[in-house]
Amino acid sequence: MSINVRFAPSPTGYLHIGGARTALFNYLFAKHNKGNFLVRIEDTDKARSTQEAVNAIKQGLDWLGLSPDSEYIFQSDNIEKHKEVVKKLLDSGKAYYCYTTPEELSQMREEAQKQGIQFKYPHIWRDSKETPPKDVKPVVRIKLPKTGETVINDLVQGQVTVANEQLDDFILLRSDGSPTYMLSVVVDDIDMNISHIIRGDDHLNNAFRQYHLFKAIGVDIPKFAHIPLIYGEDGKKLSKRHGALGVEQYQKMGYLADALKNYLCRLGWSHGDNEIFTQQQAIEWFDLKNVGKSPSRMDFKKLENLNASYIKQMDNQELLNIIIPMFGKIDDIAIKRIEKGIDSIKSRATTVNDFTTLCDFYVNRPSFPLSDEKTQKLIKQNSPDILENVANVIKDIDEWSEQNIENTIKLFIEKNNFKFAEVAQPIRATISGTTKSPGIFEIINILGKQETIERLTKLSKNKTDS
RNA sequence: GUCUCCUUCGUCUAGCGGUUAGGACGCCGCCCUUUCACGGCGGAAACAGGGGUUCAAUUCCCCUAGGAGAUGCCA
Repeated sequence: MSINVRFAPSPTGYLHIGGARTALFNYLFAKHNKGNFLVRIEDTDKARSTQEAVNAIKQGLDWLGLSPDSEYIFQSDNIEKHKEVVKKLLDSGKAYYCYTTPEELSQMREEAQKQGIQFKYPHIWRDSKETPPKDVKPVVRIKLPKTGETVINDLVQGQVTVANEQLDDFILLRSDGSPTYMLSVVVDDIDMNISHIIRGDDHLNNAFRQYHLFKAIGVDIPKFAHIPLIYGEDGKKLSKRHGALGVEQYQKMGYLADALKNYLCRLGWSHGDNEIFTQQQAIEWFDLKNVGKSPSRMDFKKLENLNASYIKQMDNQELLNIIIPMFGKIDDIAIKRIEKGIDSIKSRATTVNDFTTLCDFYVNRPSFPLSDEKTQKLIKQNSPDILENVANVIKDIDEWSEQNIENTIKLFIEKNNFKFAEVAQPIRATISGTTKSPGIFEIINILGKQETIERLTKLSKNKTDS
């Protein structure tokens, strides 16, 4: 039997983090089992579906590297097929027309709520011999067993049983003749030859209904795996406030696709003590058995940590390809500097956005007074003079190297009986404009003699100017 | 309300009858250090509660509490 899974988002918004993880688990499962990962856009609700959302989902999956193994499938393309199935069900007596109106239904629902019982469509038209009212357009309902129980062996949740009394004769076709989600999903899953349905926990209840639809149609029932949802940091349902952002937002915030994937992968799934691993390893290791049953919370701190670690490991050229365009206008000299200094920036950045701020001083000269107060405080009364003297000794370095720069400056400090910090800190402040910089000898070396001298003497010049 | 599911450090989790309950993030301390980081070392921190079953329960069963989802002519 071939393994086929699908990720089935409805295009009513961006691809949020929970959806991304569902897609990821489907993907990993497919690849692990040498099966196919398919994506079906559930756009039967025309009113709420948008093209932008479709694009956002595609781009999101693309960015994450979770592209499907076949073309995207649109549920709305199969509406005729969905209807055909209902016709057959009607013909074989497994479904029936129901003339109860939405108004009547909601009245009954209210009544049930008052009595504290679960509302269930009371089979009015199921076996009715009455002549249907002419002015009511009927819906089509499926006949579900009234007694007994339904058991699903969920690959994540284990054996889940529900009493059939709880199950409703749910609607297959609306009164306007359009198929409902419940119908479309099942027909499409059959059509796509889906072997495993891996989706969010919120669909577990639907699984029982769909189970009977599969049976009524007369096909093998796919395996189900309902993965727990992701909550916000406060344990509440994910909202925009805490992370239910589109994946493109994470991209904008400077997270790496691989880091986000690694993070998502570890949310609700584990492989022993492994925390950081490649996608290839994830594919090798992935097993639904190791998906936990309990919901998990979004933890940005951990994501950040993971992202930082991915940046550290990342290939320099690859990283540059992301960083450089983020500057917009940038000249070759600045690019060269960043290339040279990239390694020590790496250990300081948690996101790629961070990265650009951290190496901004390679691109732009700091302007005085420094915007960062802390850094400005490093510049003392005597700093301009010291810096000018430093500039003077630097000027005489013949062989420009980090080592020679260090030797020269240290000698200068020694000769004048300065404290190291007294000299080093103002240097850092004036040439980098920040307290979060790599070692000063490194950045002086990268900046070059001329540039360093100009930056160092800026202060004393300002002084004489004023 | 009813149904279904869930419950190990603050968070993500390992554990699958006998462990000093392990790891990771975060937090704290120390070391390294010219800043900020990286790194290294160490620390505090958990089996929701109550009953069973068993020689032995974090692990199996039941109850309670708490949380979540579902209960649509939405998906």
